[in-house]
Amino acid sequence: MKTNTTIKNLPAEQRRAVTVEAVIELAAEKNPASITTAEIAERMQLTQGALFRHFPNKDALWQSVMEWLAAQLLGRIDRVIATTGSPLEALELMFAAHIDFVAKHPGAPRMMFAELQRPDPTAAKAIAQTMLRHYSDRVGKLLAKGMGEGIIDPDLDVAAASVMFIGMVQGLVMQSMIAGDIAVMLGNAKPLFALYARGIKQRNHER
Amino acid sequence: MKTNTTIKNLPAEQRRAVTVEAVIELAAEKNPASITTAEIAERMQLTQGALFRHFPNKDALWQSVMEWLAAQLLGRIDRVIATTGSPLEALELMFAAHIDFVAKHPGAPRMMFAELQRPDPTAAKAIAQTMLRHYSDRVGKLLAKGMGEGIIDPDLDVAAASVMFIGMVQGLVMQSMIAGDIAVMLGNAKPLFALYARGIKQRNHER
DNA sequence: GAAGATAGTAATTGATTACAATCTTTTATG
DNA sequence: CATAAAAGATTGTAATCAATTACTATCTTC
Repeated sequence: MKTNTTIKNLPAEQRRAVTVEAVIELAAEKNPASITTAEIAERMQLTQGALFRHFPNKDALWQSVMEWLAAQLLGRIDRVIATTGSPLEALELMFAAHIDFVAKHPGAPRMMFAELQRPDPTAAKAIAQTMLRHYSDRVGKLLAKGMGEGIIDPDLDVAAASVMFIGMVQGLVMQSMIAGDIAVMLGNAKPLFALYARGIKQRNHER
Repeated sequence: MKTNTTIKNLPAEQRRAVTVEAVIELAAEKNPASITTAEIAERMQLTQGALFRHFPNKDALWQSVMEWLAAQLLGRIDRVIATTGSPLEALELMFAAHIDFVAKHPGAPRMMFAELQRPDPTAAKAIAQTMLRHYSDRVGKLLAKGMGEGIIDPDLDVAAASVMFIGMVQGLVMQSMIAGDIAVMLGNAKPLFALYARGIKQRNHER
């Protein structure tokens, strides 16, 4: 059963949730910075003024969107990491989960990027920053664990490897924007991670 | 001698050049999509209306900006590639040149990203797309050459390695946006490329 | 040094923006 | 079935946007 986004007179909480979804949908199609409240309302089959019954202002709405994104992505990642004890496998599952999430919500990385670009320190920007810090922490911990287990190269620059991990996702996002096709990401994800793994793995010297 | 950006009554060509520079400067500070013609004019010590003496509309200005970016980046890269015969060294120099360019013009990657996000097929967007295609071609050619010479792993997925290359730059850009500091990029560039090189290099079996 | 060309100013346009006030409909509850 | 509260529609406002206007200042050239 799909969440019905066209029904009217939703309870406030549901309406807020539907609004967040609408914003992320729109962010998949255009620059998040130029999404207007009128567009959001139109997408929801609602009048523009009605939005402000559920959010005090646009910034508050944006904050809700970022909170939803952070919770969703980190939640998915943590769930997937917990299924395995192998750090390398965990990284692969984490990457796959991230790509899957981005493929389902192409607006997500664009919202992140757009928020980080804002010069003023808004609440939404702060959420994006801490969210990415948490993300990097997860990657860093897995890498450190792998180094401890002798699976990952002990001389690895963990900071660089974290940047590369996030960069892979960004690279795939860019590629899909050039191609104008989100599906491209899914096809390139596997070989991309294989290349990453090849770069960080401990070399086997007794062969 | 520096180009004076504050003098009035500049010849049209110079004024257009100065305008492009002003836009890229502004793009370093905020989301390019929300740069207004009034802001651009203010930065140039000019009235807003005067801009439209040199550009028929805002789109034309943005097209000029993208053309400048594409010419600058590809020019730098081609110049640097030509200095060496080694594909791996060429890739490293290319990466360094790109990072150096982005560090000097932080607005550049943001403009690119913002343009690619636009839903309508504008001239500026088309320039960004072809520019990135040319960029990928350069990376792909160097990788293929390296594979031919036995330096790079013959089983390498060239497409994935190209995505990763661009992703590295994007990853550094994101990191610098989180930190709010452009200098971070330069410090992480070297170990990042080392990690990349480790992933694509041909393994030495006789050791 | 006049004359034409070029560059810039200041004010204004209609469209669009986030947001607010008021009125109407729908829903929940006893 | 009455009624209050919640949700939405309608209408409006002040600010801001890209773009245009009529006009002025400054160069260039013969």
